Amino acid sequence: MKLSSKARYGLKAMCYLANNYEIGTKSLPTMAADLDISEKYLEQLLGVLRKSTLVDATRGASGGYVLAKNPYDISIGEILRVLEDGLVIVDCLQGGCSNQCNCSTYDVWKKLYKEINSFLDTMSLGSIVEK
Amino acid sequence: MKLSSKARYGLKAMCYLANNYEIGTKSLPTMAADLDISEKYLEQLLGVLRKSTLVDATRGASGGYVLAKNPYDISIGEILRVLEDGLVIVDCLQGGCSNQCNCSTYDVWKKLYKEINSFLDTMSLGSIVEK
DNA sequence: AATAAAGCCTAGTAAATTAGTAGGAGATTG
DNA sequence: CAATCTCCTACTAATTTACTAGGCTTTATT
Repeated sequence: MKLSSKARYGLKAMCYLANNYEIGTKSLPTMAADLDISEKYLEQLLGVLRKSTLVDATRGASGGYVLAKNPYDISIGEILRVLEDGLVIVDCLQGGCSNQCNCSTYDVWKKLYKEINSFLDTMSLGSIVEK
Repeated sequence: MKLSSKARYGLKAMCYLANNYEIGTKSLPTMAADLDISEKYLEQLLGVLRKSTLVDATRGASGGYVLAKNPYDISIGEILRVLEDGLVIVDCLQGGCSNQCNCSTYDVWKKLYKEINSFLDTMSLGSIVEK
């Protein structure tokens, strides 16, 4: 039940982009330096976030990354589901589980899954970086 | 953010013991066979649960395991914290984090941690196995 | 008292996952 | 056209997880 560093760094990167939303795009080298993450690793995370249309990227010289929408329109749940394999806590929640019927644990995992997701969906990226 | 099989099997074992609470102790070989888990692996999980005083064990021939308290007095949170390393979702929640102050992600993890724990503490083992 | 049936303990190993590296190809700007 | 950037994919190292193994201790039964 530990969060992956993908999720930890990924959310940090999103916070960073939220703080720079008004300013404009930030290049990978800049971000990596500011966040103190290896360029190559951060690049992968941003790639995932871009493919999920949470960030936009512009290529070429003076290119970089920006949030694709207003930080207040992005929920933390959205972000983490992208970075953390859908936030599925046990495989049988998505794959279908043979034990599903004869054990009461399945219901626990299902409820916990729902709880986590709905909780994280109530928080927006905007709200957590303001202050 | 996947649950370990330790937690999955461990909770199953606890449900099993809850169902047999009135009946009495169940031996490891019996449990392992019924739950379809290797004896040796299950033994380790039960060892952990015993050390946390969630189950009682009696040694020697015709010995075995029972819940240490009424299933309604054991919360799922209690059980999972024992099996899942305190349910700490990121290390900095317990170790102290250098980034704690300059990033807003720490608060997210903290709130999520609290949410998960308080949710799981509202469910008792008794309530999930009844019916 | 002997034996068998249990739990206890700890070390070790194999498999899987995660974290991080590397390098080159394609775009864009000045 | 050169510099600066993103994009893509394969690979490797490190860590964690899941599981196995074996010997010791305790207790009930005969």
